[in-house]
Amino acid sequence: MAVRMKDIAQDLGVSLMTISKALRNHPDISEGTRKRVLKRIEELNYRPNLAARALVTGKTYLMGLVVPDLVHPFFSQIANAISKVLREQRYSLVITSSQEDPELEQQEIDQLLARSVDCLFIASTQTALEGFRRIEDQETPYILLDRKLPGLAANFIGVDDEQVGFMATKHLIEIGRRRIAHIGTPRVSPALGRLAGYRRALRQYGIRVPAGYVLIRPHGDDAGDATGYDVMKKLLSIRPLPDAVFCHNDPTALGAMKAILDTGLKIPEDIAIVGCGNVKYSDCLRVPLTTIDQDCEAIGERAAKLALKLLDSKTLPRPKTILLKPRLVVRDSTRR
Amino acid sequence: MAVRMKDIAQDLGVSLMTISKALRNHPDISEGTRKRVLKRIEELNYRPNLAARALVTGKTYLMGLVVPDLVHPFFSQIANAISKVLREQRYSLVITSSQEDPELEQQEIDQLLARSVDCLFIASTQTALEGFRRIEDQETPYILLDRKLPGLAANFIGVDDEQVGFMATKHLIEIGRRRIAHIGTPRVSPALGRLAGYRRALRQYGIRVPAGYVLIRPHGDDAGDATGYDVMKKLLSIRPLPDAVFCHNDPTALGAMKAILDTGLKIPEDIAIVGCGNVKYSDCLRVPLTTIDQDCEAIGERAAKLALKLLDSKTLPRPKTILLKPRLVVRDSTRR
DNA sequence: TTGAAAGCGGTACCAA
DNA sequence: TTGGTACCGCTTTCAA
Repeated sequence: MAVRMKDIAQDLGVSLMTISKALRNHPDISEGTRKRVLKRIEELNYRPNLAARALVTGKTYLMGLVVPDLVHPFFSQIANAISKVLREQRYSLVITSSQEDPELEQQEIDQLLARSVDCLFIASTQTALEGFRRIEDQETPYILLDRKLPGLAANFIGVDDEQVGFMATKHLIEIGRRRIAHIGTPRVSPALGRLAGYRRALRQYGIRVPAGYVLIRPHGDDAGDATGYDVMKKLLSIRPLPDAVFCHNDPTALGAMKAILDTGLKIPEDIAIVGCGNVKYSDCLRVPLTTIDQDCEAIGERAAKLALKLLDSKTLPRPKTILLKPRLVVRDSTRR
Repeated sequence: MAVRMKDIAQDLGVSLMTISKALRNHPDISEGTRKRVLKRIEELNYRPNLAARALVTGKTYLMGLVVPDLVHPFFSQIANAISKVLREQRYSLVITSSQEDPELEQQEIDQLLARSVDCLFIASTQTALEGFRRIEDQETPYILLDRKLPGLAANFIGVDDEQVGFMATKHLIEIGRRRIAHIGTPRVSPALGRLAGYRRALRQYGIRVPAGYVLIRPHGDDAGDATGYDVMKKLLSIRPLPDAVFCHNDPTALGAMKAILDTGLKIPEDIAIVGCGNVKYSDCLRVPLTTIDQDCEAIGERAAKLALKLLDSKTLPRPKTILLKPRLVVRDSTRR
């Protein structure tokens, strides 16, 4: 079935080594032979078996990406951006989704390690560090995306989430809102950072809100819109009603908006909304959504480039943190 | 660094073979030895090197998925569904995007073949058959998703697109529209099928529309919303203005809706819109979008199951076509 | 029930 | 410039 180096060697009456060297542009092969070999390779549509090559070189030209939810455009955009950069260097990317389940995530990581990927990208839903130790044991470089873990010195690419929360809340204050609520989610660092930023903005402007104004929706992103909807419903039963809600991400904001509109209230007249992520299509929504752009394209691109750099240097350099600048995108959901 | 079978064998003072067999539950190993081996494997967190295993068994436990646009929820939902099924059988999935570029697609396929994936899933942007012959040469099973190629006898999973087009157009007729336009895209089978269905519905109801009512937006899905917008703008300059537009997919419909609203016209009062795909979040849009659901979850799931079945049977069974039932989802964009 | 040898398809290293 | 040999980590086959 598949053509092997041996076949070509026999076919051409040279040794297997000649083929191997010609293929990789080894310097010590004559121009004539190389041409002849390459021509035959082309004709027979030969492709070296990467598994065999990996076995001896230790490089698989395979990287792994683990995201909490592949359908969330934030992550699929990151995946896409990473892919684009890696493709140019002939790397392939195994993409898996953990469905926001730490245990599943760990399984996937183990599976990828068994495959000896050259590098791992992880938007982790984990809180324990143990799994990462295992990655380090294998000396596989890895890069955390979007979410970081306290106490873990690892490569990280994301935004300054405290800044994100501050920016969003400040914007709401500046358009005159005072009863600003927040919908967050537990555990993951971006949500925690954004909550902290929200708090700082309120404090800085001397605004106090009822304790019930901070709600934490269950779990992670996987069903952000559905749980965002439910939590917003709860928020709508509180008096005084908030006049603004800052949501920790766009899908949650989407669900919240739906809940508000369902009740017959108006956005932004009655309640203004800010999301996070500037997910694709968020300007096509029922009410176009004001959001904090995290430039996910850039996150993916920078991550991929960092990965390639890590593989270049023989010794593992010490972990690098890249923080991208968040950017406020104002749309109708906060427009007067 | 990584623990190998040899290490465990030495550690336990048995032969490498004992480990290998214990690991795979080979019958001829004593219960005691097996237990002892498995325990140590657990402790050392040993994972067999899949590349090495692949080299000898010829099975990589790796499959490949090529889609035109990973950020398009239609495809990321399919990817997710495939992943879920495969994960249970310990397969990994390499996911790549062709960006609607046939040449890039071919490169990606070649790369995946070099990796000797066990099976390929392709939502192809190709029109030539040559690339598929190459897959067949390697005897790698493959499954076409969503888009099929005329003249290629291959496994296919998707919907009956002619039916989709018919259904959508019939719905517009039934709500009283007569000046029904269509925005399609060239080359790919779903778009062609839907156009045919559109034509049949008009014919069946004795409706004639100006030739200019059928517009083909450039290229594929990658920027459906942007090109949908542009093409709709053109459509809006035609007189008499259409009172309905059937778009070949949701992103295109999104762009078209934006163009209509920008002009100050109302949806559905002035122009009703139907899309295709029932992409996630399409009920949260400016005007919730009537669409034809293709059940992409099911496409992915069926595809993955078929793949596993193909790998089970020793001889390549003859190509199978699975057509899922399309389903009309009525929302505000066609509501009176 | 256990183990030794051969080999999967390549590459590294060294000899001719 | 070319080619032989060992070996990457594992499985298959067969002998002990």
